[in-house]
Amino acid sequence: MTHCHTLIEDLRQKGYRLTPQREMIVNIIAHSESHMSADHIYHQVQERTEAVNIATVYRTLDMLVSEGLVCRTDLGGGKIVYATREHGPHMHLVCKSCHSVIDANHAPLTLLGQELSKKYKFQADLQHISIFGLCQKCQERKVNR
Amino acid sequence: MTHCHTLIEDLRQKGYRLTPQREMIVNIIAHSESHMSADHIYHQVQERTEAVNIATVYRTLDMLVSEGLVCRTDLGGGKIVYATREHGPHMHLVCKSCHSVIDANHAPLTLLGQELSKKYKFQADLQHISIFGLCQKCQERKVNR
DNA sequence: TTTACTGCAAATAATTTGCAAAACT
DNA sequence: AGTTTTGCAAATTATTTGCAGTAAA
Repeated sequence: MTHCHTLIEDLRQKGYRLTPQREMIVNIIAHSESHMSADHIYHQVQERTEAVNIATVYRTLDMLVSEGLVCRTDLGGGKIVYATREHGPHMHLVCKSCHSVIDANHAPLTLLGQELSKKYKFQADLQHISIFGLCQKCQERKVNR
Repeated sequence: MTHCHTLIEDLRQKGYRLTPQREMIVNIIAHSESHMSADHIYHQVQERTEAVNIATVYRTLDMLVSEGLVCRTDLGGGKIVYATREHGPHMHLVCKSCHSVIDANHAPLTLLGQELSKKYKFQADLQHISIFGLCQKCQERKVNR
């Protein structure tokens, strides 16, 4: 059974109705290599049929997130992206100058998670964290000015 | 010389004009214990005089941030807060359930910064990072349901 | 048949912008 | 005086909501 089928089955078992809109939205997120914005997903849906409203995309994403099937990541500056839980944990290194995003290995964060839990009793959500800064290109660009 | 005077002097030396609006805004940020939102700053200004526009607050904050005198932190969900550089580096542990914020020691991040720099040539801005998760109270609340 | 779900259009909220008037230096 | 800076009101952007009609189950 492929990934999106599992997701759709999950929805069914939670008592949600399977509509074409939901099927398409889940499909698009599940088959995407990268994280996607609501708008991006909306445009992908539109390529299949124009008879889908952006409000439905937002409502479906909210539902998927609150059911824990999809995770929402805030890349800063109001940029919100979505991905299924199948996307392994990683950090998003977001360049605050050119807005490029590097997906980095999350291994260095496991220790941090333990520390935050121990010291502050805070259960940190480090699976898809965004870290802001400057990418290599933009560092060089800055030096040359 | 107090902290806000230094900031104002910095602005002068950078060629900016000193207006009452800017003086009040800098003053309010510099004397605040905590990080403040644009709206929060706007309301504080209004307590002194109503003849200041919210657009001016936004423009001044943008200017202060781009001059590197004030730092902007995205607490997620569109919540942006500002603080002067005098606020020492720390992490914001933001509870995604009750939206409370814990200011945590940033020491565990120095190693992370070094790694990101070495592996990805990414200059991470870890001075005021936001980390999302669940605070102790909300973890307990979840268990009890 | 029932009621969850959707499309539509209008509402919201936070921030930005154009422009003429005001005010630092 | 000359240019920055401001106030105002309208524009923008991303998201949400009310409601009546549609369609899964």
